[in-house]
Amino acid sequence: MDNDKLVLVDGSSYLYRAFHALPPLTNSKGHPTGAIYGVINMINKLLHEQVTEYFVVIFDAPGKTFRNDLYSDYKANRPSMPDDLRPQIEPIHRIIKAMGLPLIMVQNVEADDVIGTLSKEAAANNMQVIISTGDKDMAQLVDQNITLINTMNDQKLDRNGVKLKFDVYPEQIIDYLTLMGDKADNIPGIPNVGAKTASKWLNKYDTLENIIDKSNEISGKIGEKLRNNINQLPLSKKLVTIDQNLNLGLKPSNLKITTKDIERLKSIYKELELKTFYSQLSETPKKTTSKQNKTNYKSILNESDLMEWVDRCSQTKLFAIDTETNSLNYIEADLVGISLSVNENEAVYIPLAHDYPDAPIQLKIKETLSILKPLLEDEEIKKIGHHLKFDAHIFARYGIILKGMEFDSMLESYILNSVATRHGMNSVAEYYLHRKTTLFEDVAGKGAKQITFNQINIETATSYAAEDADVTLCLHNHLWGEINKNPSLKNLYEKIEKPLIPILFEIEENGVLINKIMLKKQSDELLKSLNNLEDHAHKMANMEFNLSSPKQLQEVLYKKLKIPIIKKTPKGQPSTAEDVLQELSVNHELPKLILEHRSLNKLRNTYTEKLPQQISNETGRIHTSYHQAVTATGRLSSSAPNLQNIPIRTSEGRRIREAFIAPKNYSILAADYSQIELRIMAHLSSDESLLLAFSAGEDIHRKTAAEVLGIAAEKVSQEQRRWAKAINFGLMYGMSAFGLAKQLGIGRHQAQEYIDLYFEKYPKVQSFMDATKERAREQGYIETLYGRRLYLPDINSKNGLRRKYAERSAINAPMQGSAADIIKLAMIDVDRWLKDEKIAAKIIMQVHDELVLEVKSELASEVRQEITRIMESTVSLKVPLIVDTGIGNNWDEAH
DNA sequence: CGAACGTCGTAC
DNA sequence: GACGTACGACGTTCGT
Repeated sequence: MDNDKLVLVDGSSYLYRAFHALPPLTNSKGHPTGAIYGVINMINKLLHEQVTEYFVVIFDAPGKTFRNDLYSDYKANRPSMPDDLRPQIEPIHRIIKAMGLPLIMVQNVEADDVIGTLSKEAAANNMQVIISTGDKDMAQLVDQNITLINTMNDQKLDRNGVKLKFDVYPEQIIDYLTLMGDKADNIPGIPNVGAKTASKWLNKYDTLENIIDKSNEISGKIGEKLRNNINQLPLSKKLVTIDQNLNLGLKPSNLKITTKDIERLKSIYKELELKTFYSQLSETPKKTTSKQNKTNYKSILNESDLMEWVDRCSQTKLFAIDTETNSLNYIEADLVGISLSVNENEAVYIPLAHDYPDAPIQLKIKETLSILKPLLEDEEIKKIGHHLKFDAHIFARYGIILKGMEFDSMLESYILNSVATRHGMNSVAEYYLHRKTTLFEDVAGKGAKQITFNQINIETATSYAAEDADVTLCLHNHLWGEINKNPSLKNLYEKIEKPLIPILFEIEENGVLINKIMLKKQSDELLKSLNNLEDHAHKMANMEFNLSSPKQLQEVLYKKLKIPIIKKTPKGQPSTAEDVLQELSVNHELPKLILEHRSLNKLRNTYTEKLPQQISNETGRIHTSYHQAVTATGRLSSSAPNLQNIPIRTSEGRRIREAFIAPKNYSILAADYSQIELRIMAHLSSDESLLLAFSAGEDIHRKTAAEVLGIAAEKVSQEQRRWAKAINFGLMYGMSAFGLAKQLGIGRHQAQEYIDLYFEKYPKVQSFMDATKERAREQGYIETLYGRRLYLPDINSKNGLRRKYAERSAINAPMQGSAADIIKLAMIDVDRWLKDEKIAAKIIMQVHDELVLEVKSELASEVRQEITRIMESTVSLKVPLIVDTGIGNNWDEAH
């Protein structure tokens, strides 16, 4: 029975958890069923997640226990069991037995003691033990073979996990609980000592004994409290200690799951009216999640093992790889280890830089990398990764250019369905493989307590990191099989997303040069103006308040100054949004001030203050991250910092672009597609008038205004052009007459008239939109020009709001998504040209329909011509694609 | 005291 | 309720 797994369920903990978490359900006979439902659900879930033959549920037996003999007030504060809960216990027991699960109750002890005893025995027999409970006291049982799973959040607690969560090791938990005491169980501790103090002392003195010995060293009130209460500690310690030495007359080998008595379960479920469970029974059993195969994960700590794996990887010519680092920011992350896998369920982790106290000697990072370098840089040896671009950045920091980035399971998942799941490895594994993988926070903790990977002990790190490589390989095998069923998705991957990986990698590595001094100056100026505005606003309101607090502002505007409320937020609060304040500024001074304050504050907080902080010390430039698997439509997104929302619309905002500069002897070249989405709409709809309007190559908004109104283009007024522009854009977003009216400040009927006129003139635009919605309803997704799919699960929703929203997405997505496809293709073409011709220019940014390059100044006009040609001819639509370009010393000048 | 949520504002 | 896709700052509320 070596290596078998025993799962112990703390039934009593489940019972209370289920009872309190669920609403008080009752069946038609008035019998409460909430806790039954909850407990059985939790057990089913655990059975599903933990594949094993050995599984047992333990409950407290009714009556007093040996702890009451030790201490008559034990659990004296506990309210007696709620009346609604008591009658649910017996049915739960019956169901568990009928499910074929061993159930144990032992008189005179608590469930904890039974669990403690069983886990100790099983561990002694080399079994792996999993305890599912919500009770923190059980943490004292954890060791190498015994792990807790927290029922509240599915968190796994191994030795490291316990240390992370409680800041003491499992063998210190008893002392820890003794010091704190327990209100709920009425166990006295040291007054005023909570988790913080208990762990502080234990970290200093190691054990309770030492603390008592050295209690004179502890100063202050708290030391006094300790000394005054020492004599009650021995009793508390006995009470919190789980007895692991009961004589149960049971062996773990007795705890096998036996067959389910389906008929019996049916009759119980029927009697209790648990319809969901009843119908689950008659369903054909789900495709077994293939008895989770045993995994074989190893650490590599010597050179001969390393060489063996290098050989295996070179021979298979295809392997999965993952790097572990001490940071998520690729620009500053150091390599901590590497994991590899060539077969499912088998993987290794090569620790390289774990530096916690007593960490074993590891392979040297430099030498290991020089051994791996030929493998990693071989274009013909293909790599599988999850977010390979990140790993490429890490290797780049060590002089290795990762080649052969063939399969990225993150992108495979994205292509198959951009919205079904997030595309992080854990989510994808859960969605497609129904496999729950170890989360980073399970091994490293979260929040303030989070440690970096180099501080994680190598055993834990290996089980986490090797799993990453293994799961990546499994994911690829699964996802690639799916992609292969659909030629256009395969094409999308091979012709767009895959070739884009190294290009985005380079753009990120290139970075953008920023004039820090200029931003600092702007920041100071902004601060002055902001202070000024603030003073004014406070005087105006006759009180001090936080101008950027919507809540306080609301108070001032609508309560103090009694300005009428014209709009409320979705939550029913009076709105202080931009458009509202805009309207209020007509008659009031304060809203105007607020608007100005907001806009300047935004500039300062988001841009002039933040951008300089993001400049890399190493390169002196800003390196954003482009995310290739985030948006629903296929666009890229950018973060840390987001370079795709740098201001341009107002003159103050625009100044920020002046700080995006080219180095000496270089210039910035910006090239953007003119009206690309509208052109795609013309192409997709094949509306003759709209196609004609574009082929004329004139100002499209003016042209549409002229056509819709039936007047000459020269006669179109600024106002009329503005209307046409609003309709052109609004249509692509699925805007309604209501929205258009609001946007233009006209009546709703008038807005509807304009829209009607527009569709009269461009009837195929209307039919295209109707057809798009219809297709979305029929097939559940829409497609872009290159076969990228956007699924719209809400398109047939009964909820009108959700359905309308899905319909608007359906209208917008073909345009937005096709535009994204096109610029990605253009990036690939531009990059190929730059490489083939060895041009002294590089792409430094992408902003949805715009590419920004840094070009040797003397080449600028030549490059400009060729880039324009390439981008305009990347694809051929029924309308010409036009690219506008500009050259300058900074990004603003280049527009 | 940190996480989650709501509101607002910037881009295309 | 009413305009699609993002990221991110700030304030507030909630839960531990």
